[in-house]
Formats: sequence, C-alpha cells, structure tokens
Amino acid sequence: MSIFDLSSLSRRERQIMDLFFEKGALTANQITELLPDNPSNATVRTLLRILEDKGQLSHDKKGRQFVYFTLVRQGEAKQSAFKDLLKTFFKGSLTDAVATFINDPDTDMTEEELDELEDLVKQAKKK
Amino acid sequence: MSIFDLSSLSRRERQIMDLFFEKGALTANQITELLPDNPSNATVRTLLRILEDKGQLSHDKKGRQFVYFTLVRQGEAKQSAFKDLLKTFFKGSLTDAVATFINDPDTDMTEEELDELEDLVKQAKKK
DNA sequence: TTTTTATTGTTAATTTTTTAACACTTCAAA
DNA sequence: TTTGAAGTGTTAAAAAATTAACAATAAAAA
Repeated sequence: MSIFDLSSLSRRERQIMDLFFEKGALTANQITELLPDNPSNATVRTLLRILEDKGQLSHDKKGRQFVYFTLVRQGEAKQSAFKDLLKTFFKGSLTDAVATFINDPDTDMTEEELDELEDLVKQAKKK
Repeated sequence: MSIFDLSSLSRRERQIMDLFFEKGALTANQITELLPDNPSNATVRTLLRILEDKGQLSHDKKGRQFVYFTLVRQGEAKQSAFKDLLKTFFKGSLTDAVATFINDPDTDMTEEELDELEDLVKQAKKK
C-alpha cells in the first residue's frame, strides 16, 4: 500500500487524515473537537499512535503536548487525491469536473477567480 | 448522516461505492474482481446487502443475477465529492486545484481539452 | 423432466476498529 | 519542594466490519 492510498485506511483513520490535510499540524485535543460523534481524547490518541505506526503521521513535542503532522508531502497528497477523484467521478476529465462545479447554482466564484483561472489555462496552452 | 456523506462509510463500503461512481451498475461478481485484496464473492454480497439496507444501493434482477446501482444521484454525488475535496485539500479554491493539476508534470492535457476549459470559464464570466 | 450450474440467502466465526479505564509523566503554580 | 492540572502510555473490553461456510433457489442444459 502506498502512503498516498487513503482507500485502505479505516473510517476513523481517514477522517483524521482528512483533518490533517485540511488544517495542517494538530494536537490530540484539537482533533477530538473536530471529529464527528465526539470521540474521547483517549480514543483519538490511540488512533494517532496507529497512524504513526503506519507511517502516515509523526509528531513533535511542544511543551507537554504532542503536535502531530502528516509525513505525506502535501503537494503529492493533493495531486494524488485530485487524480483519484477525477477518475472516480469524472472519467479522469478535468474539464468535466470544472464544468460540473461551475454550473452548480450553489457555486459562486468571484470575477477575480475566474480571471485567474482563465490565465492559468492560457499559460498551459503556451506549452 | 446524509446519503452523500461518504466519510461515515466503512473502508470496504467506501471502496465499493467508489466503484459504482466510476463504473455505474455492477453485479457482485464484477465487484469481486474489481476490489483490491481479492475478497470472496460471498463477502461482497454481504456488503452489497448492507449498503442496500443503508439506502445507498438498490438492485434489479436480470436473469438470475442482481444488478446493483447507486441511489445517490450521480450529479449530486459528483458535486458533493468535488466540493469536499476542494475543502480538504485546496482551501475550497477551484483555482488552486486546477493550478496544481495543470502544473503536475505527469498531467498532459490535449489542446482540445484546454480550449474547452477556456470556453467554459469565458461562459461563466458572462453571468 | 431431471440434472447441473450459477447465482443468492443466512448465519456465525474471525478480525479489525473503536472505545475508554486507569496508570504514568511532566510541567507549572502554590 | 509539593501538589495539581494537563497531558501521554498501556491495555483490554466492546462494537463494528469483514469474512466465508453452507443452504436454498432458480435458470439453463441435458
């Protein structure tokens, strides 16, 4: 199993890894608050040790607290997760995904974002 | 729990739902072949019945086979999954996600795709 | 028909995940 | 110092997920 393969993690492990990807470094107490269904602090610490054993996380000591962080490089995790999503839901097509998102009535992007996006595509076309 | 909330499914349940999103309707035998770690056919059927109980799947009978399919509307599942991914990995920003993908050296998009993408953005700007 | 084969149904054992109780440690305040 | 508060370590029970054995059924072939 690759370190990027989130699909082989258990439900709770995955929920926790998602928090790290979203928030960066976290303590056991922070995770306890962020997880659904109010697990106990001890429960979360067990999970953190398991994820550390699996090589997904590590921690630094700061005062008396452990501050955990992913060992997966953020950039690679992002790319891997994004590609997996495109494959699962959009036949691998970025264009399909963007179309779905932009055409969702709930989505409202600012003019600036759209400009930025257009520039991005133009840059890509130059190569 | 919403029917779109994949994060509350178990590991196997989630792997199976991902297959349905990617492939559409499937029989137990097909799923058995597609899943990692070679589960037995009986195992897969149990999971399918569980997912049916949870309201995620249903099935039609075709000859002697059951053909299963998601009850989640594909369009809504896509949007929900995509938004979740943006939130987890890209601070909710479509532009960030597209930039990461396009700038990945492994990615190579055709000229046509890029054109399509550019048009899409231009259309969106008109509104 | 009858038999064979490919499927599904049921159930229970096994394994993994999830949980938290209780012990231990460490820092900081009194 | 001593004591208390806030954290971590260990372990084992409980719950959930995963697995597959065996029975039943139904379609197809003989």
